[in-house]
Parts: sequence; structure tokens; C-alpha cells
Amino acid sequence: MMEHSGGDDSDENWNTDDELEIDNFQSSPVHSMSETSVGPADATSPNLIQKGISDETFASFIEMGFSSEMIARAIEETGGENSEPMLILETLFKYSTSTEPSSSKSKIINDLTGMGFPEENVIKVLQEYGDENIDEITNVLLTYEEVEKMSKSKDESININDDDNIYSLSSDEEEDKLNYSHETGILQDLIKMQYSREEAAKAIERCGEDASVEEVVDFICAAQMARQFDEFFAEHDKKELITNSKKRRVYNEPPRRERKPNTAMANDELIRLPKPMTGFGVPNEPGLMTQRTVPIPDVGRGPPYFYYENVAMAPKGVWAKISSHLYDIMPEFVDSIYFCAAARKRGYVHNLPIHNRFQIQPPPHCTIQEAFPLTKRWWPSWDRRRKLNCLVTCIASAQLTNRLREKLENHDGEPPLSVQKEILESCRKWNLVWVGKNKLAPLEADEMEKLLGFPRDHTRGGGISRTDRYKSLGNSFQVDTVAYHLSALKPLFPKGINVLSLFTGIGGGEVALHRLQIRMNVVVSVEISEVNRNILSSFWEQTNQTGILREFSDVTKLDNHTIERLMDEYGGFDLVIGGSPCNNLAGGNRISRVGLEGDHSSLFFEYCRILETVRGKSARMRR
DNA sequence: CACAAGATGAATTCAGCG
DNA sequence: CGCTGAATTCATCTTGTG
Repeated sequence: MMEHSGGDDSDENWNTDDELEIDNFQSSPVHSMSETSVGPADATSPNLIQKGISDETFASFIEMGFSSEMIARAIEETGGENSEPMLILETLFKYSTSTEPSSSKSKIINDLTGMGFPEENVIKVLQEYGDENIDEITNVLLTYEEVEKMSKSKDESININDDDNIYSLSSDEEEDKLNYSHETGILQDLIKMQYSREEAAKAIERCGEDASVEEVVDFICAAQMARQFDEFFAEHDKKELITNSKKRRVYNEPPRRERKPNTAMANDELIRLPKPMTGFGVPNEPGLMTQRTVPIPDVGRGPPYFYYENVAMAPKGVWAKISSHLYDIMPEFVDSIYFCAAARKRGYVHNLPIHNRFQIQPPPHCTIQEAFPLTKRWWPSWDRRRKLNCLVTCIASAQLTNRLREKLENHDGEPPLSVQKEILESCRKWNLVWVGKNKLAPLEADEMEKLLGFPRDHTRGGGISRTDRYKSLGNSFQVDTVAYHLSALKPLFPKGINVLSLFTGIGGGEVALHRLQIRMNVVVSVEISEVNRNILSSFWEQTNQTGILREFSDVTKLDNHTIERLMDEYGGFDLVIGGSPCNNLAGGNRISRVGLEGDHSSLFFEYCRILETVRGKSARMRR
């Protein structure tokens, strides 16, 4: 996201220490690190039970969701100190798929549903946390209830969908709803539990129509485990390859065969984009993961958490470099086409937990026609687009759409194929929609706000020009996508979080946290563009935030000392979020697409510097 | 001076095909 | 395996206009 344009920097009259607009919000309770730095649930001390296996292997078992007790048991059972990691893993998988724990599971399910928790939640939590720590399970269930309650209550302060008909169903939707009602209760339950329809239907088919929810979930769970098992082995093989060939790192690439011509060198150090681009999983699609296949190295684990974003289609080698500067964490590539009606292919490097993700409500419409119902009337059948391409910083001119209209008016009814092709090419290139007979138009700024998940008129006013508005929006996060990723933080920070927001832009991260109803105790924001800073501060006021907002302008002038001072003042940061400038990486740039070292994009290294400062200081504060 | 329009391709990926 | 064609892409710069 996040505008850090160098060409039009107008930073002459800033204070020497670059701080702007000191918080006019009175200080709110500032928590201490010790209160809020809740570690992940799996942060058990390894030294007691991990005899016989390396730290790394132990960590990856933990990352896969096995409890330390289970691991200890598996080590015992497979020969104590001399047991083979692979053998241990097999035993662990046996535990999680065997019927024995599952039957003890059903007893717990009965107990907990007896306590009034919804069965689907109980099953999901058991699946993710195991069945050993009842206290933890009930805690998580309570959190779930709260989250669900909150996501059901509409947020009055943000009016995302202000179309009158937003809550009334279109005819297509009604049809969909009808289909839903024909589905069995189990299928509905599974879909509610965020399994994809395909996956759920397949599992039901395999388990038989009479199977209980537990049985089907067990089946899906076993299938997931098997998939992870395969991936673990593939990863293990790869690791051996790496040690053998001296640190050759290739992600997402099929196993390389031994004897191969030396053209392979060109592919070295590459991170390939996944297809489909769904990262660790998106709602309503297959491929949902609850654990990372490539664990986060110890050095990169949170808290503090961080979330870094940039364009997925960067020049070769860029993502490998980004990853290598961010603790070798593998990027999560996600296309926002799975969250809204517009494409947005982005890579996210983060150390957030990935289980328990949920969507913010209401979810946006996923097709152009649903998002903009008025276009339906004019949409010709030969324009088969249902999704828009990436929203960028420039829009088509009025002259262009006029020329297109004239071309269309030359024909009665359907234009010849050659004309159709030409029109469609322009439509795709400029993201045009049908707004009248033979009439095409680019999206209005408020329509872009809607697609990107911002409240209406978020970027309006404050003296921002039309072009600047498009520019800021084109550089922004897709809020629903980012919120889905950040949702994992909600149970971890019930008292709110302290955020360091770099390259804040129009505040996509802040809007996401707000829509997740995660309280922002402190936001320290760094953003070079004055109009964008104004947009954030007016959002802060309009949504009646009770936390503190401090805005800085130039990331290069935010020195380490200042960061540490801020951390002392506020008790540290829980989340460092931001996407560094993409100008020199983006495909649309014909002048200076020169890679990470470009004038703008090299600010990525400032992100790294600041993140490292925050993490170092956090470690010292914990001691 | 602010703003809008127009001109300016290449890098990358992928499906299809021989 | 290599080739080809199609599709996509958080943009920059100059010029014209009021």
C-alpha cells in the first residue's frame, strides 16, 4: 500500500524531529508489555521433553500443532533418545488420526456441548488445540462466542455498504440461498466452520450420508494431516538438498531432479507464485491450512508480530530477497479476487498465527454485477467479466470512453466480433464498467473505496484532488484481505494493541483493525503524504477512537533512538504493519521498474531496520 | 499553478501446441 | 522441451488547458 511517493514530496516545513500533529487525544490506559505480550499457545519450553531431537525439529512439530506432551509421548514410544524424527512424526500423526483419542474426543464434545457451547465450535477448537487442556479449550470457546457476537452486531460507526439494497438479496443471491436450503445440515455446518463446499461435500460423500459431524470432521482432519505429512516429507527432502548444495533456497517449486542441464541456475533463488493464489487459505475455497508448511524460524517468531505487504508480480528475485531480509519467512501470496470483486495480487510476509482466521462482516460482494447492481441493465452478454482487474492509480479519460461509445454506436444490436474484442481489451486495461447504453466509464473513487473495504468517502474531503484520491486508493490495502489475516490477533489482544504503522497510506491496516473491533491503544503512523495523513487523522476522529494517534512523515528520519523512546513511552509495540513502496516493482511502471534497489522501493530496507529495532528493544524489555 | 489527457512498453506468467 | 500468443500490471512524464 501506502504511498511514499518521492516525486511530489513536499516536506519542507516539518519539525526537525519529523513529528507532526501530536496526539490531541488524551492518553488512555497504556498497558505494559508484560500484560499484553501473550505468546502463542504453543510456546512451551522445549528443554524438558525434547531430548533426542533438534530444536528445529521440535519447533516444527510444535508449529504443526502437536502439543509438547504428545511429542514427548511419541519420543518415548519410538525409542526414547535415539528415535528417528520421521518415526516420531509418523507416531504423532497416528495419534491425531487414530480412533482412540477421537473417542475420548467425543466424550469431551458431549461435555462441552452440555455446557452450552455450539457443537461446531467445540469440534473446531478440539481439532486445533487438541483435547488435553480443558481450561484452554473453554477459554478459546469463550473468545469464539465473543467474536461471533461482535461480528454479528453491525458496526454503526463505519458505513461500508451504503447501497440501499445491500441487505436485500439480489435475484441471484436468492437463488443461491434456495440452493443452500436444500443442502443437508451437516454440509451447512461444515461450510460455517470454514471448510470449502467442495471439501465438505467430498468428505460427506466418503463418510456416507448418515455420518455425524464429528466423523466427517475427523475425515477432513485426517486428510489435512496426510497432506501436511506429504508436505513435511517434501520439505525434509528439500532441506537435505539445501544442506547438500550449500544454501540453495527454492520455495513453492516442484522437487528438482538430480541430473539436469545447467539452465536450472537461472531459476535459482526464486520464489514461485502459487496457483491458485490463495495463500494459507481463503474463505469458501479449498486449500485451507491451519499450520504453516514451512515453519517460522525461531528468530522471526512473534510477538511482536509484523505484517509486510507488496505486489506479488515483482521482478525476479525480489521476493526471495524480501524474504531473506525478513527472517526467511515464506511469503503468503493472496489475490483479493477471493475477497471482493477486484483482483489484487499481493505477497504478505508475516509471523502471525494462521489458525482461527475469520472474515469481517458483512463480506463484500464478489462479482462486479453484485457490487454494482445498476450496471447489470447495460452489461452486454458478450462481456463475460465478473471480476475487475487490479485497481491502479490512474483511470481512463472521458475522451477514451467517448471514443468507445462512438465505436459501439456504429452498429445496431451486437457489434461484430472484432469490435467486441477491441472494446473488451479497453475494458480490461482500464477497468471499465457499463453505465448506460453503449456507455462505459471508469470506477468512481467511492466505488473503489467500497471494493477495497473502506467506509464511503474515506478519502473524500480534506482538500484532496480527484487524481490524488485515485492515487491513494490505487496504492492501498484491500481491507477484507488484510483483516482476514489480522483476525488471528483478536483473541490474543483482548485489551487492545499498540501498532507501529509504516507507509500507512490511507490507513488500510487501521481500518482493518477497527472493523475487526480490535482496540488500537496506540497507533504510531509514518506516512509521507500530507493528504493521506489527514485522511487517517479524520478517520481516527470520526470513528471516536479512544486510543492515541501519533503521525510522522518521513520514515528515513524516524531514527532508532526515537523508536525506542516511543516504545518506552507506550510499553512497546505489538504489531508492526506496512507495505513499502512498489513503484520500482510494479508492472505498470515503464520508466523505472528497476527492482528493490530503486529510489522508492529501497525504503523496504527502512522497514527492516525499524522492525529489527522494535524486535530488539522488545526482547530487552521482556528481560 | 493545478489538473486532466495522452503517450510511453516491458517483465512475467501461463495455457496450448508441436 | 521450447515456442508462441494472450493476459496482466499499487506507474511516470510531458503537454495542453483553464
